Amino acid sequence: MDEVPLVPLTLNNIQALTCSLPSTSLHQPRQETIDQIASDIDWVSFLSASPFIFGNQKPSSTGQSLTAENGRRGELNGTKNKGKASRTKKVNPSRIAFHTRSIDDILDDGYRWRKYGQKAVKNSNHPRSYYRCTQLTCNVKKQIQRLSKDSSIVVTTYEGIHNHPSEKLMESLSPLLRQLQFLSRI
DNA sequence: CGGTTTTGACCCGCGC
DNA sequence: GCGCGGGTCAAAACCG
Repeated sequence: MDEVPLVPLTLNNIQALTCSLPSTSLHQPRQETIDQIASDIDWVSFLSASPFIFGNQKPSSTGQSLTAENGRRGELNGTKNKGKASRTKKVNPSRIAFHTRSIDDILDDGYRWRKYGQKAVKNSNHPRSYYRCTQLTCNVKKQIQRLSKDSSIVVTTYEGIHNHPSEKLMESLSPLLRQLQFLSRI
């Protein structure tokens, strides 16, 4: 995690961030999620401009250094193909990182994540964890790492945009939906 | 028993 | 070409 521009957090930022971050513009996050994130976040840093339009973002350099898997000439010849298997194409992911002051490494953003790796990072006592959204069709990833200087701060980096609503959102909405369906029948 | 985490191996890009 | 650092895979372990 190198130097990224930091944006002081304001109410406007929080609103825009939480609306665009875990959910797409179609799916508003739960209010309590917004509140929780808003109370936790200290700083927001933008590694890539789109689709998050705030001032102060870096001109395209930092964001696209992360093109992990392009340029693989496929051919799984034979057997062993570990570490870099057949994950198809990559579409210039948007990345967003923010700092939260929290005891928990993972903040509840309403989505379900599966951890797929952990690495020790150089010049840091704390490992970096790699998570992927459990939804099969959705290849959003996030990285979580504590700051080496201040281990009370967690840096969360999202990459990509969810193409589905959060399960928790749907959970919390489903009683309401059922009620609506019931009422509409009357 | 199915889903998740752990963890060592592997792959790849980059700098020297 | 080589070594290093970072990202990912996948088998095994773990857990509810």
